[in-house]
Amino acid sequence: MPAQPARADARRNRARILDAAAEVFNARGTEASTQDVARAAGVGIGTVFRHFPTKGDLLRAIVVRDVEELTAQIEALVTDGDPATAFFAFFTDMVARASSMRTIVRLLGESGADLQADKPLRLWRSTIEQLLAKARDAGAVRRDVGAEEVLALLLSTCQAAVSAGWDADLQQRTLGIIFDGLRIRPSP
Amino acid sequence: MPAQPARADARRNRARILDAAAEVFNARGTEASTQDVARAAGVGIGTVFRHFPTKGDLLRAIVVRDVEELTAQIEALVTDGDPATAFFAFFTDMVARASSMRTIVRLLGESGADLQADKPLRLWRSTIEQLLAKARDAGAVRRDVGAEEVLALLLSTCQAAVSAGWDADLQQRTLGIIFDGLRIRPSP
DNA sequence: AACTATACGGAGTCATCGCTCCGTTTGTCA
DNA sequence: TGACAAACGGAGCGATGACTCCGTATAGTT
Repeated sequence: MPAQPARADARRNRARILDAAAEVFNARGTEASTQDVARAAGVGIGTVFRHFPTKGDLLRAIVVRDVEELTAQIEALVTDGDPATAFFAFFTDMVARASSMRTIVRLLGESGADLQADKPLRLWRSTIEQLLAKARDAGAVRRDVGAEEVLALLLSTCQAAVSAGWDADLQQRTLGIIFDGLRIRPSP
Repeated sequence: MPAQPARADARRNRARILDAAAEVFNARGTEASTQDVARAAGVGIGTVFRHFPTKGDLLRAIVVRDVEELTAQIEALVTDGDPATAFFAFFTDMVARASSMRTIVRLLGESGADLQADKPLRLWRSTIEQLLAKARDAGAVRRDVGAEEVLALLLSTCQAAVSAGWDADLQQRTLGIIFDGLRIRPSP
């Protein structure tokens, strides 16, 4: 498994294809044709399939790249953010950005149990778990709320926000309700 | 617009096609072919397309039928149910049944603003609003929660429960959080 | 029973899509 | 600068799916 492809044009085209594919699939959904991706990348179809032998490989490569970027941002919140608010800030940000990450949201939603399948996804999940743990320790989130429920709520909200096109206002009101449910309830 | 098609076999086949289509699309998603629907209904392809000129017409017919059935059930809750619990019972039931209504969940999720488009959908929505109003009046739901947020939460939960295959336990825990967010919060 | 409008069945059409194959071009290195 | 492995491009293949067309069957009528 070579670290880099030998030739410079191959390396450049691979990056171009990834960028173009992310853009095209985001704009028109994962049903957009590989032909369209090739056109957007300014390469021939054959080139796309040499770099990514199947359409699924291309999709997966996009997900991996985006998830790795997300994980890095969450890690920054874990170490730098205010424990009491970082978790909610992360949740809100994910939903707001969901519409520019349609591919990933859709694929994560569909694959279901595959959250454990790939290393980048496991890392993403465990980073979220750390953020959740800090929020619990800071008294911002109920102790009986687990990562599974949080991920379920997060994915469902992102999915719906994308597919139904929620505006910022609706996002905020919906998240407000969920956040109230997550917070520690003052004893009656 | 004739009330009924003239011939008995036509009427019978129309019903068979609707039933078969609901079953097939539910089992294999809306991408299942019209050919498969025809086979399941025991009719030829031509017959399917005579009754429903496009696949979209067939899908829409299923949605209308299912939504009308749902509306009737919600109406029963509005008139008969305990105002304090009927709303939550309805919400829980919808999510639990979502996986046997994949077609409708998917189409509602995608069409977004079309919630106002068809008469059956408008009726469905307004019936839910009545249920919500009763729950608010009974002190079971916060006054500042509107129908839009409720529908957003309901659809997102149904969508995710279907696409990610939530088990009954996860459904319950997730709904528990949302319900806590919807309830009136005891003053601290 | 004979007749006809209506409905049926399914082979066939057209378009799209994922993917392959191979002749041509190009980056790299001696 | 010449040579060649590596990469490129895109015509073409095979599969699939929505939808059409028309010869055949049948419900309902007289």
